[in-house]
Amino acid sequence: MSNSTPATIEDVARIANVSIATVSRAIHMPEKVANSTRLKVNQAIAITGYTTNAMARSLRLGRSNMILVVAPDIGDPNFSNILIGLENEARSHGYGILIGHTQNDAQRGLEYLKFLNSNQAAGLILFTGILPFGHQTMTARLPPSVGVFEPVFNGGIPYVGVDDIAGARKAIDLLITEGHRKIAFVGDSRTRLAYSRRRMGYEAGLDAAGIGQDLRIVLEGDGTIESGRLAVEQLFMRDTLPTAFMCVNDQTAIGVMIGLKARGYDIPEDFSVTGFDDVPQAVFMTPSLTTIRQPRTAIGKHAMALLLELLSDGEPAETEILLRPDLIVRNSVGAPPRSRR
Amino acid sequence: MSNSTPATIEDVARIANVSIATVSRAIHMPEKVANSTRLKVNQAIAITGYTTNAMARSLRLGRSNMILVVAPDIGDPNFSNILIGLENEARSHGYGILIGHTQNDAQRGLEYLKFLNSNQAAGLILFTGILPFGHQTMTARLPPSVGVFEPVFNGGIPYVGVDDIAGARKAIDLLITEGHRKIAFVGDSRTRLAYSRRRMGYEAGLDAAGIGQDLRIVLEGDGTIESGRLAVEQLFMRDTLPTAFMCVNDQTAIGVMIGLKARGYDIPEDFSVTGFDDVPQAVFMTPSLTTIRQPRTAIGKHAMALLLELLSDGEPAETEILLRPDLIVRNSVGAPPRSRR
DNA sequence: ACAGGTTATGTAAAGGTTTACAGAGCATGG
DNA sequence: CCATGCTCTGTAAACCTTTACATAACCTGT
Repeated sequence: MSNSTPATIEDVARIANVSIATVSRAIHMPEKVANSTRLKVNQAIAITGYTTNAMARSLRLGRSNMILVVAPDIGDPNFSNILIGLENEARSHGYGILIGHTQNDAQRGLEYLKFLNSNQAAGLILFTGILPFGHQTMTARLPPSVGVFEPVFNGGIPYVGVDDIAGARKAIDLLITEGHRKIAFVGDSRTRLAYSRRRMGYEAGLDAAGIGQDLRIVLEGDGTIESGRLAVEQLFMRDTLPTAFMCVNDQTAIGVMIGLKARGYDIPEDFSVTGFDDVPQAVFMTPSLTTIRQPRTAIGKHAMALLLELLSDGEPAETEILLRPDLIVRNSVGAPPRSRR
Repeated sequence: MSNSTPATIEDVARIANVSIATVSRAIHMPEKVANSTRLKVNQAIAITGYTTNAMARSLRLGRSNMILVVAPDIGDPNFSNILIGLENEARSHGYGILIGHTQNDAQRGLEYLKFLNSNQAAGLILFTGILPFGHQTMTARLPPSVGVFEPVFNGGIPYVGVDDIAGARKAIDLLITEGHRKIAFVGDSRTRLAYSRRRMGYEAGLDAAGIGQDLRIVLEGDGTIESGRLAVEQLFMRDTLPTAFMCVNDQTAIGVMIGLKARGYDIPEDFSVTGFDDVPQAVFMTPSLTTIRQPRTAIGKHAMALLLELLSDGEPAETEILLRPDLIVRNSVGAPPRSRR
């Protein structure tokens, strides 16, 4: 039954006493083959345990039914739920998913580019703002592709993300409503568009509240926990302190909280902190983190839907989908302390 | 330059004015071809941007240079570092990595089984204790495979993991040394072998210290944060309380800490807590979590090395590799409170 | 000059599919 | 009885490689 070498279409054909063409048709266009023949073929398939060689099929067809998801960092807490959204949507349309991990390494990206060039994937989902394929990028012949989180620089690739500006606005508005005037923004970054958009939301919120430039502090940070902690350290070298920290993402916020606690401050009594993303551990912090939630599963679902559209029509209905992020109020935000109000 | 259809070996051959066989040789056995010819071919490759069609190559060769990593849960905080170990090792031997996510769903597993059956992957790394391929499992023709964390039930598949018993022993010994006598084990499970081994370490440590069965409490749990929290809730319905919680993994420990804090207790003043794994957030808990570290990158490296051995030799040097876990002392363990000692 | 050996290249088959094309069988309608 | 059309099936080419085998050119030593 389970031989050392897998059954081919020819084995099935021999047993069913038909030609290989008929077997192929019985599988992929059953209505084109007589009932009796289809029955024979199915029996032969059952006997041999035949399963069509996807590679040969893709080689012949020039396309596969796998979709490659390329991400720079699998460990990103934002990743796994989006992936589930992607998978469920793909699956219900007969596509499978494979994940490529680049670790932000162009060489690794190249590997996946070869994979794509061999038509081993019908489509591509990109988790980076840049095409991770080094200089080959420009000449690369990519399959239908969709970006997640951020537009892909090379252009022409639709993407789905979250309305970062609106999300940041919700955070800053909450802080202002609580009475904060001097609010630091932690995690400015020129490398990630999403981050600079969040900063735009910060600025817009302060503008709308008539809070002047002199009350604004923007601290560098790359979105890691460590960068949040460092930002706090830096800040305490300065003369004036904010009463609240609006962080570019949850990791940064966690770093900020660690830094503040290390100096003996209480949150939110002494300082308020907000994050962005609502990563799984946000709810388990002490205090639990007030943040902006990304609808991750929905992002995945929409991204894949867009890609599937591309795969059938050739033209996507829209080229940019921004989902609405939600404010999740927990316990890391309070009124500013009377003394420093 | 970048045409709509990718260059084939034939395009290169035409431009270089040689046969396709020569092109193939120039690429894969350069020493077999004259210098001048090799030069011509390389130029032609540069002009066309040719990259060999991995699918056609694998079809012909009956093997690919990709390795499939199948994991039930990509979001597992243990996963990403192991993956990096796997990738680095694979890469340095000319193999690429693809990840399959099963979500513990047999149907999804089947997808990847087809992938394997088509020789699209040369080897398989399995992150589950069970082959995730449903009933087809028995007849499945698998490529060389290696398990991670736990032996694969179907048998015959070598694996690399951590010495769970020894690790658990380190945790329990620490608690005993601190003076704890009544220590609860949280997260008993019959489904995961690693977990039941950790429990064996717990029992062995208590035995060695001469602490009787009457002082032992074992609480069910599936390794999630929620299960840890629930275990605490259950426990407080009982008559006697432990002074320490030894948890089957960090997630459970986090849940226990949340449960204890919710009831107003201080850690480690009122209760001590240990985890297992040393997931990234362990260090960021308040108090930071004392736990057992899994050498994740090393696990990945060893697993891949084992697989590569299998791919070349056919026979692995060893069939089971258990790495030594380390005790990481942080702040969640202290002496039991005098009143309840 | 030639047998024998070495080196470099080409020819063609094979790997497992899909599908255009052609052919066979049969029924229908005149 | 024949032309027509329909349904079902088979033949063979194509997808892009790799490689066994054959061939050709050259060199070596006699």
